[in-house]
Amino acid sequence: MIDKLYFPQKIEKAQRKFWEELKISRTLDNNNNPKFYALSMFPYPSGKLHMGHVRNYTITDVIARFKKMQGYNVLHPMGWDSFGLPAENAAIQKGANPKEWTLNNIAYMKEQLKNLGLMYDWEREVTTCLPDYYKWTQYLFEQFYKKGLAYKSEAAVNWCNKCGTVLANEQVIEGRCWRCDEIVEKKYLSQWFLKITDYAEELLDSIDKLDGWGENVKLMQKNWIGKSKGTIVEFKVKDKSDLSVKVYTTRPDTIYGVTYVVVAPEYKDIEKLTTDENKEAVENYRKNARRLNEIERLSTTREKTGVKLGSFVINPFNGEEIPLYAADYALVEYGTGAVMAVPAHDERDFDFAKKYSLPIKVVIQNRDNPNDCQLEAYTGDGILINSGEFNGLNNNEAKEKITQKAINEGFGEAKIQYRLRDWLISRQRYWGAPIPVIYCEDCGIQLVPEEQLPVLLPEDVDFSVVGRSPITTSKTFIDTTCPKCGKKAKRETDTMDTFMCSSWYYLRYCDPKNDKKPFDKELVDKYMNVDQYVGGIEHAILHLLYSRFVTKALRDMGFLSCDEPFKNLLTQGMVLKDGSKMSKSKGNTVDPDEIFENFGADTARLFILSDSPPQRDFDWSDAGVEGCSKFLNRVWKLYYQNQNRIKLDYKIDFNNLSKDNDKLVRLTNIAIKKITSDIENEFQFNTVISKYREFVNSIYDYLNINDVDDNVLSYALISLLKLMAPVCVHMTDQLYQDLGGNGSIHELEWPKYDDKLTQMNDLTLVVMINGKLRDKIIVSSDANEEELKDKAFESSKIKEFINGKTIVKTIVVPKKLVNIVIK
RNA sequence: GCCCUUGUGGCGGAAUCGGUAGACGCGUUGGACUUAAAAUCCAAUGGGGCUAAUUACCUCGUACCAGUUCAAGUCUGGUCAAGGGCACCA
Repeated sequence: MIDKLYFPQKIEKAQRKFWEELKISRTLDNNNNPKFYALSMFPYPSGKLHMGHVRNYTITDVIARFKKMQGYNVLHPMGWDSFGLPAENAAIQKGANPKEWTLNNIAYMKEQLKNLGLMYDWEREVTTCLPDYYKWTQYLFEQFYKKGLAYKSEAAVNWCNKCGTVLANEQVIEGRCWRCDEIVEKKYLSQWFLKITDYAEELLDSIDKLDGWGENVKLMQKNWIGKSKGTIVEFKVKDKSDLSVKVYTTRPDTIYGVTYVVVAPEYKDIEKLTTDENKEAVENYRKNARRLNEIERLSTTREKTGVKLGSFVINPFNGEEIPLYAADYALVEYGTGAVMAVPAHDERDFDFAKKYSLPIKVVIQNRDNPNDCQLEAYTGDGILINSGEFNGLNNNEAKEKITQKAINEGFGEAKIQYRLRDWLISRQRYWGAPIPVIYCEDCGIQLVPEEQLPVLLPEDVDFSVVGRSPITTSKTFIDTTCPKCGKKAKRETDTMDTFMCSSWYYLRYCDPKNDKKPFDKELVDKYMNVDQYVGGIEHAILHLLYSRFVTKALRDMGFLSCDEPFKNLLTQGMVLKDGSKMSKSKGNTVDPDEIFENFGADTARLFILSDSPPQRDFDWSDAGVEGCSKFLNRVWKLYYQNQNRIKLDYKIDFNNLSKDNDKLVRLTNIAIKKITSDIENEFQFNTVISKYREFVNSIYDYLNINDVDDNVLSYALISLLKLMAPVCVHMTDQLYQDLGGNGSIHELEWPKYDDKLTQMNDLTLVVMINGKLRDKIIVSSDANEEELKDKAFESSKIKEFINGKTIVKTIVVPKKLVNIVIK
């Protein structure tokens, strides 16, 4: 029996209990159906779910359930990205223990996820902050090290004072810390890096193969990797034949226009290149440059500054003597750290030349405005002039010829340069996976032997220390012995960037309990790659690029076989309220718990999918939630009122139906087709839901006819129930069981449609004159072109329009329209 | 500055291939039911015009300007606006 009223709070709990008993969400490794790996980006356990989580996980859950009904062996796991700074900050502010704080949050949020009705296989849960996970993060670090993909190096790194740690390049947004917005400083420190640059080329090239990724994300990754094709040219230093300055340029065609050369203030040979009388000025300039923070230094609006070094270099192409400058618009970490300046054809060089009254030499003819580069640089294409043997060439042609000459004469080479830098993974923080390294005075850097992993986080630490990592306060952690010589040695106190933990979690889900290795190759090869990944656009570079790198590196080490981790990527939009992002500081958040309590999870799921396509931002409205709740009541009523007519084993003779019954059969087939294709193409859940509503309206209309057929009605209602099952997971299962169904609706097969029944018998023919709609006629759907034409001309309205005019031609689009062109 | 994306009613948004613009919903208005309210149900709802009024009909309309086409929200060229990414990367 179906209850008279829809009471979600009661049925949802009961249904979830039922599913747990049935174990419908388990993924068994011995299931040999085609697999489907559906994955949401796992959350940081900050305390409570927010609506962004609800949206993300609902989308993935609907996909997973849909695929399950289609017969796939679906892997849909969940876990916790649980290392990171907020836990440590809570420890400092509230005196909490980071581990306890984190695990409490996980327990609470796990309950919320369950309340949302998500079909996760909790047996596969991973928690990155627990030793049975981070042991393998450390193990993988060691594999990277052994492969030469992890190294320690002194470098200028990004330092956030507020977070008290270094940051990766990817974590610096417009010169500020991605987490706390503090202005990032440059510091010279010895730090651990992963050699992502070794994979720059493959990471770039294989972007084009990611057909299931949005163009915007691919473009962001391409720009971040930043490939440029250029030439290195060696300029000998005048009067110092053993010394030279190599510059990197993408414009070798302008080599004859070089009027000075700039080196970065941190350039390695800068002292040798400085003459005695300029020493003091150069030293001052360098000091000043060091004081500037990233934002000031990288600001394009700031006036360019520089200082003369005093020495000169020789342009190998024409023998000209060229003055050397140091200027902070040259970056030490890109290219060679030195730039040849061509003020006539580069805006930055132009600005600098104007300021220091350096010559501007035009070498590329600007057709629109010949030989004038006095007011601004000309950066376009043109014909070379003042360029010796290369005069008259088109500049693009000249690029190759000039590079070739430099190669032939031994003062240059072609060079591909990437903007991508190596991934800095050291963090001077406590709540992360310790880097499993020991420093021995005699033996140097030693890995912690594999059998001693994990290197556990110490508990005897003082979180109140300022300016250094709390780990350094542990009395038990640091002192150890060298695994090679046995003498006293010290442990590395830095932990790993949490992005290291999250760059391989999707592999662990394939074999989460393995205590011999991070995962079994066969199992990973069975489930990888992820068929559908869903998450926020904010990870377009960070997490997604790191994961791609880690997958490729592990492939090359023989751990797995796939080239790319995520086959299809859906980046869902933000959840807004009143037009702006939900945030505590704005006070416009909506608590998922309240929605579950007041309306039920099915309403929340329905609403969050209903108004916008998943890729777009979604504006939360209370009225919208109520609308969805009303709709579910309307659906419930449909089943309640007709429960005595509904048969699960309906039988229909499709060839022998009255007009109205035939119509409902066709409407059912149309609904199945439309909903199936809208989920499969781009996951357009908003149109899926509008189709639910349309179909429900049609069924209500049908119930007003005289010859309602119980079999036809059952066919429509049972189909609707299955179509709605992936979204309204609790309600549909309750109704299914109340109607006498066995087991769970989620284990049934997705409804099929008959293509012959996906159009109506009669259709509306549109008749146009000169492209303007003039009449609509009901015609039979099997009418041929001639018949359609005849019908169109029979219309009295059309006759009136044609009257007295000449018919130029008539266009007939079968099943759609007739357009008559008249003069 | 460079690159990308998006511009459709009061609002969220629909509209395979170029083929009825505004599906579905929210909101609003009117009505039914009710002592009343809520809930529910029914109807109307892009602008303008014509008509005493209904049915109907005409006309404009998918940011703007041009073009291609029998036919343009959809294709081409240009302009503007909003959002996002990158940014002394030589």
